[in-house]
Amino acid sequence: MNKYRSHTCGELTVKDKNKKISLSGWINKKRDHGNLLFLDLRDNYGITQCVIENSHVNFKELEKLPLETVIKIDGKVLERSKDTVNKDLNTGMIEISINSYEILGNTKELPLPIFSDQEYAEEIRLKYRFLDLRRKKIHQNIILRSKVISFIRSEMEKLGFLEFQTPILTSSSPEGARDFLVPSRLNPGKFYALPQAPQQFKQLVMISGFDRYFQIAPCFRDEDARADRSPGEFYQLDIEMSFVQQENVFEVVETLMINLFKKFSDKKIIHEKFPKITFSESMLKYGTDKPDLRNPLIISELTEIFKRSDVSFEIFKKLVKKGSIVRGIITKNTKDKPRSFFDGIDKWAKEQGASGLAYFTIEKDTEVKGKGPVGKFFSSQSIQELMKISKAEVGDSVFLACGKKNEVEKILSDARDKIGHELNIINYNSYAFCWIVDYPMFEKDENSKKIVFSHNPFSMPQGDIKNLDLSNPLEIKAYQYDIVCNGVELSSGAIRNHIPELMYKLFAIVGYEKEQVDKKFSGMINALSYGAPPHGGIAPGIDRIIMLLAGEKNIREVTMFPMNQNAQDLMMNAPSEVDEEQLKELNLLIKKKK
RNA sequence: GGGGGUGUAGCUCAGUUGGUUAGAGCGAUCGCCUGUCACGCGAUAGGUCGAGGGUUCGAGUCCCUUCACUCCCGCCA
Repeated sequence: MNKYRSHTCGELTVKDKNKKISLSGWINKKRDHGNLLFLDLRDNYGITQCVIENSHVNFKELEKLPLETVIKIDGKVLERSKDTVNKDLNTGMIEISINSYEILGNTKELPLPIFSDQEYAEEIRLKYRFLDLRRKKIHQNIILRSKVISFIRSEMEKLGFLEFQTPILTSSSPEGARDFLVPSRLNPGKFYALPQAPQQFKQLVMISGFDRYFQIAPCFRDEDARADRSPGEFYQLDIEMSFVQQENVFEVVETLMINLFKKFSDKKIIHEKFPKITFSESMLKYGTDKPDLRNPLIISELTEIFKRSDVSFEIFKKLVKKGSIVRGIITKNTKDKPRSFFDGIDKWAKEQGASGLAYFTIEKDTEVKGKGPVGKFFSSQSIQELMKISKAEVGDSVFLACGKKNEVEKILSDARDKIGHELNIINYNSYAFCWIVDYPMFEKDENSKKIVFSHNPFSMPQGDIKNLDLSNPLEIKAYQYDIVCNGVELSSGAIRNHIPELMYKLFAIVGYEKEQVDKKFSGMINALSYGAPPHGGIAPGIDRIIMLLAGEKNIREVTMFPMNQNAQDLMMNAPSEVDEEQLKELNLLIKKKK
């Protein structure tokens, strides 16, 4: 008991009947009957109905108080009569007969209502975030976030990991995203960078002999926002382990994810042992390296069909001759779907900027044949061959895309989502995790035609590392992996390359001299030269995990004080101009806009 | 940097082929109402139709420019 409350607004029950209590909170809602006033008092823990009659000396004052005024109420707990019980409230069996009240905080007229399920413009929500956060749904999301992070900490500790903080003011990294820079006062003209991730530090933690590290790590990247990507800052569950192989990292993450998702969601986890899909298989079957495995549709490679003489689909055949490829999606038992379904998909594909999706349905009377706009171009034998390749059956349909490999992958990947949704064959009430493995170490840059690192230059290549064949660099796979859930990339990770000599060789392939590597990555290379353990890790995105658990599509719904798309904090007015004096101290001059 | 969407009362939105004084619900203010829990009923106030320019007898509506928010592409080792 303190001067403000004896109980919270979520805890009183019939057991407390006739107790004299005090509650403090916000006026959530009033129902004014003229001679009888109901007043719902709200705090973090719940809502309690309070009631006062017009015979009471304070009646007229309470009647006039605006919603969201913060008040303290002294009163008595009354059991509600049976017909006035509210089953939607934990405290719905009781109400408080108001004895006296005290205003603790007045309110101006509200720029947005708190007690409403309406959606509001982001601008007003972000400017008055402290009001927005009072609203039930986002309030619960933020509480969920706290509980998830707390659970992760305790699970990681149980798994033998130690949590360490790494520097926020560090050095600019030469590759990767754009850095946030912080000018140094003591070192004029020089800048710190905020870490894009504690990547190098966590490797240094391993080299320092701490064996298993984790951190709920803030990461800063100065890149443009998306619905699932905050501008500026986000959080990763940063993990690194010594003396491990890829499989050991997977075990830890699978254990954690399954415990976490079971604890915080009732949705079904489809594969408790996460399937491993190679990068190349994923690009073929799903058209992306972040497949949504809740969707059963699969893409088939069908280019060969269009080289046959008994296929007369000339548009595709011509393109194939020029080097295009053809892939298709089979939909099971769609022979009775109306024409509008197929045309709708085709039209949608054209809207996506593709040349559309050709389609036909496989039918059989005396022999197998294609029905639909392009069905007539295929001989019975060619369709049978197509059925063999794609495991299609009579009654199924096929949607075909033709073009450059990356274009076909893109449109069919999107088409999987679209068609799966239209056919209602995606179980949205489930989680489908998978690992994407065997990423290529290198790739050819489309523009420059040069060989570049496809992911992380510090990943360990696969194969015999003492005698690695470097003659076909594009063939080299890395111990580099992603974890994906429901089409959301939660994280990438890798077994790291802890052998400096090997690193020089790999950097040589992308055109870096030893001296350049030494200069650019001096900290890392130097540390790896003094007895580095084999190590590897991963860093699942905390915000995205919470989005999945909360069923939210926008990262701002699980972030307490997010910035808007232009990386501005509308509540705190950041970024802002600073005093001339501050700039002077930092040896900075601002170039005036024309 | 590029493309799409949105912008009308404090909030959420409607407003037809350009045509009288721009509307509704919630909220606010005032009044009535003793069992509501999205209480009910009545009244009142509240508008630079994002901004600027143009076409027109006449623009919330059409055209141009611009700003803000948002979604996407680029970007995110």
